[in-house]
Amino acid sequence: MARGINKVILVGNLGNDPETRYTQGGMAITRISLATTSVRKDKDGNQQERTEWHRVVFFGKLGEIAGEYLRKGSSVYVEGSIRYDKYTGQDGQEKYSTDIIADEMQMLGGREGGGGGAGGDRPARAPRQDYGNQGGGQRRPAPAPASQPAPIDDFADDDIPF
Amino acid sequence: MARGINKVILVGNLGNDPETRYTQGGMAITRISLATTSVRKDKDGNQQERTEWHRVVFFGKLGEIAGEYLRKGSSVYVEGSIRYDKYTGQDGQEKYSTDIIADEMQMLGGREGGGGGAGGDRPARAPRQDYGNQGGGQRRPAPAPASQPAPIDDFADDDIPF
Amino acid sequence: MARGINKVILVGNLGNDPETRYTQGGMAITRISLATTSVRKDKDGNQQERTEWHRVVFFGKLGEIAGEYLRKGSSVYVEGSIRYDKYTGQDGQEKYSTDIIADEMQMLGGREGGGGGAGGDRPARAPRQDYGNQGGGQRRPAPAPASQPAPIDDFADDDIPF
Amino acid sequence: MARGINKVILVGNLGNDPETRYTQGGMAITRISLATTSVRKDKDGNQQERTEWHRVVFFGKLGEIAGEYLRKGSSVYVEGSIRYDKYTGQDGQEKYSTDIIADEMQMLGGREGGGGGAGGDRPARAPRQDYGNQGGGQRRPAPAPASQPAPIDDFADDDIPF
DNA sequence: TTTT
DNA sequence: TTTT
Repeated sequence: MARGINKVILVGNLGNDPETRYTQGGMAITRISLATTSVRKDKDGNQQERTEWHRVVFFGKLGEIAGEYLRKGSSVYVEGSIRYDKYTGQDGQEKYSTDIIADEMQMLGGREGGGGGAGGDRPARAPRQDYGNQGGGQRRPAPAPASQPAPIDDFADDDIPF
Repeated sequence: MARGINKVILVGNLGNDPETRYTQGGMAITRISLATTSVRKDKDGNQQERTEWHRVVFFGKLGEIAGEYLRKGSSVYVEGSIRYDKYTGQDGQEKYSTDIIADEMQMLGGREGGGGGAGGDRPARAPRQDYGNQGGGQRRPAPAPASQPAPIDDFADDDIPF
Repeated sequence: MARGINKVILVGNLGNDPETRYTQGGMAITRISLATTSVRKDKDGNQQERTEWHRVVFFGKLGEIAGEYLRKGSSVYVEGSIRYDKYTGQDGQEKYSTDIIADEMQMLGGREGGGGGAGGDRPARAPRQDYGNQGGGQRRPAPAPASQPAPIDDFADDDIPF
Repeated sequence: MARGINKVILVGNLGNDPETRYTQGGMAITRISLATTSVRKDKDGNQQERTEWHRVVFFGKLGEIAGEYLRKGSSVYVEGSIRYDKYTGQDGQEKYSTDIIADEMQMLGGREGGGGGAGGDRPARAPRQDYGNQGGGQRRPAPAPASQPAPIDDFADDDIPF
């Protein structure tokens, strides 16, 4: 049973174009690097800036949309959860990584694609180039990486008895 | 297309048992009244409490779960969005209501049901009694809110020009 | 003692210019009307849009900043809490209102002021007209937006190529 | 200027008692390990659980409160931001760490201290044992576990004893 | 690496 | 009333 809440809300800008891969099953996995910058006063009263670079991962349909519409510089709202991983590097050392697993995304504009018709090496809405080894198109829609059910299906379906 | 984010996160306690209704289509709709209490210092430096009573609505499967497991006094985490409605009351007057439409819920323990097996007039896990799919539409007024404002420093310091 | 969490996160656009008032003590109180639009499919499978108009209130220094930099059409991130009020209208009727009391705000760009030098009845960076007794403050505005939806899909379905 | 939003909301349980240190300036720094568990169905339709262990850090007054009132097993709501750090380990290797910097905290009850006066190896409200090099008595006993805003005042003020 |  |  789910115990606890693990929720992240980010608004930031992409440091690079997204990278999309596909699983053998055809599911898109898109990664972005998202910057958020905060300020605080240090002990001398000077404004200090600090930027965090979040590794955000989008799966499935969200991964396709993220890969297709986000670009370096894009401003985006992301909601998701934190996932910590531990793995053994090629040097035999234990490594740790932290990812934000997105389950909601909304573009906010900003640098919006870096090439609205002019100069872009890739049209903003072109299907994403993909590097994957996917066998085909069986991208079936399915459950979510994290989170809870969300009804509201037949919301307006009848009269509502209140 | 979705434009914007409308997100609410509440942790609070139920003021009463949930009320569950069903649409003619059989969808559960459960309502609870959820209290959150905040404190701030007033201008005289005294601690001032203020309780907000949120009307939270759960639809579908979440409505069934909420109706089944929540009870007066239960502590619960709710995530959802705000919905404002306007309707004409039986007195012909225009009325406004605000509801929190839940899309995630998690019980947190606490008063947990008001009767751990003993003495409750209804076992904590019994299927909820339901009032059926009747057509009546009488919107009740929300539970009475308390008093006192919320935010920044000298808020209550003078008259408020609105 | 504080009991519970009452948190709201909004990203939306202003339907009108902000309105700023000042208390006799000189505290700014700024109100905005903020739209968030969501979509869902109705039972016939059609996309249904619904816009909520949030009344957001900023106090103190945040009220000054909001009043100075936000304009009709501005895109903004707001974090705060919900406050329900009950009052007696001039018609003697009991009325209810719901406000979002902001405690954090960040401009996201967008229509950014409705008058970039051209045609605005008030320059975007002019100190706000104020009805109260005190002066303004100098602060700079911020960045720009659009939008996109956000579904969800499969997860661990196969090997993950990262 | 701040650009972006970096917000984390956690509800979980402590895996161990908190650890509190003090800077030379006397600022409390408390660390906890907080578990959140989520479930999802894997591709075979089985319920899969996964627990994330968050390293949460509280500074200043919040650090004192957290150190004083939280215990192994405590259930707690935490709001804060993600901070990624990179450092060189004693083995000369570059290491990465991720912390949640808390700026709001609220106890939720649950295991609440593991010993209401009886049997605990340390009374729940005893002043925390501290390992630090702080100068003395400015550790005032904090008020009740209220949700409070964030200090982070003299955040960088000295060496940080972790 | 973004952004302002 | 905003926005796309």
